[in-house]
Amino acid sequence: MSAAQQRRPAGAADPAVAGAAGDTRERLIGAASELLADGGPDAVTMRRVGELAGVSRAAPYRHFDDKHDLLRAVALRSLGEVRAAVVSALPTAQTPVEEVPAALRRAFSAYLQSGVDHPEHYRLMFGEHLSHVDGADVHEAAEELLQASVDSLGEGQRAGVVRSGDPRAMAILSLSALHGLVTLAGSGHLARKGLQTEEGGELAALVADLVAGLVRREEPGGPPHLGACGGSPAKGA
Amino acid sequence: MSAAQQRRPAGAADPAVAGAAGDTRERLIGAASELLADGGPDAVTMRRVGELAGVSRAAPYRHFDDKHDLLRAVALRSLGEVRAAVVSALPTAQTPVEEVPAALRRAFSAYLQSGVDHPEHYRLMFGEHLSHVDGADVHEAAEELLQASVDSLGEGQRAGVVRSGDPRAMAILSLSALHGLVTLAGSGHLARKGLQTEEGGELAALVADLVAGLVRREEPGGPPHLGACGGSPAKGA
DNA sequence: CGGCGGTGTTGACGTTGTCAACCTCCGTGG
DNA sequence: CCACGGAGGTTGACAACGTCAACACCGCCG
Repeated sequence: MSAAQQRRPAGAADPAVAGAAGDTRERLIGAASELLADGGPDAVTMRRVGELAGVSRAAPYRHFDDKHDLLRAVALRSLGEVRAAVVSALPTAQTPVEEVPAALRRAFSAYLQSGVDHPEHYRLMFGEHLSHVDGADVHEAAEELLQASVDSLGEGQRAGVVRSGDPRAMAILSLSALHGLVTLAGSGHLARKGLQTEEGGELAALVADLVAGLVRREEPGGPPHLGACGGSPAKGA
Repeated sequence: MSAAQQRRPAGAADPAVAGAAGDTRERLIGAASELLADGGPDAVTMRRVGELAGVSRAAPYRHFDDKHDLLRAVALRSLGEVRAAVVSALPTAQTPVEEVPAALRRAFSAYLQSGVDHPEHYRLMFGEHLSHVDGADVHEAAEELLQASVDSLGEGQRAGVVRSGDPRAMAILSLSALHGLVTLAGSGHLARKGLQTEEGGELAALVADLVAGLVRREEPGGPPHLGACGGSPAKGA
């Protein structure tokens, strides 16, 4: 484990004001996050992070082992946000059956949206850092996101809305496809014109295809599968 | 002065000799590629690249604008290799109908294998650089890979082996899923134990699922779809 | 009171990307 | 034949970076 892996200054709360107390660590993460967002990874330098957080250049080393350690913390926070967004949209056991597909579409779109909106953070989460830094906690957070999807698909199966099959394999393939779409979209490969994930975008159509491949066919005729894009390939829906 | 004096006597590579003529640029790419392979992105420094290529530290700037430019060249070469491997395995119009699914599996596995075998190069191709550097030629090469898949799926449809649907959407979703699998596998999320893509591995099973979702159901009963993992789910994991 | 650990600061070192200036060929036009 | 110019190679130099070491403050516990 890292040496600078402390949870919090422990007790002591704060001498006077509660707001601006010993939140230097959080401010450092925020500063790094901000620098990353507008300027890319090269713009994240320890000196600038310290400056933006209102401390000096070596102060971050009181809270993080390392630059990688700081970036890992940023990734962890971002991953938590993504997970929250996705999990809150995923269908649960309480979701009415007829709304399950829409909920899945919303959850998948939330994932996609977060990747498209914050490409640098997304790359940080699923790019180099997962392999170069051990990042056990980041792994764990990602695993939780996957597990939530597995659970949700399992519920969908129990409700008869999601087609049969190993839910873990289905979740892995679905999230893999979403990850690929984020990457493609973020690298400009996909539809350089209208790649908005809103209703009608090309990405939305692909997400709909994806969900259609998971949902049990209900209408007779042609059950849509992976890539069986029947509706609107590139036009407005 | 000592080490740099080495400087290739130049007699060894006379202009008359064909093999080693002006290949400094290629050697630089190779050196960068090698450094990237064992040592990660941080190990790729202009100085080391020059040293490994037998030139001095500023020599690369005679051939590349920039460090990013050099890495872009590395990415382009790697992408070419991946594309060649995948394209050579993809089914064509000449492929016998009954071998199309196996060919698709081979092609997808080749993609997956290249990503798993050369994770750093893979990240270089589809990671940060596509967005930070303009990299029009890298985009183009990736687009060619996608287009080859689209064409192949189109052929498969014409032969009646691949299910109907927009082949481009199918190719995008398939490659996206593969990309996600490579990322998951490369970041250690997936099956840290046996993730070999060989026959029987978990990745192979997922690839088979993926192809099964593309191929037209031929046997009555349960046509497999995306995630309908019928073979060997993650039982050991 | 003393000291101690957490937090912050500056100074310094080695490394990096990159530019400027110089050299050294080699082919070409006079 | 020689001047010459450009392509390719070299070292020197510089600012910026990550990071360590040493020092300063401040609240706590003995």
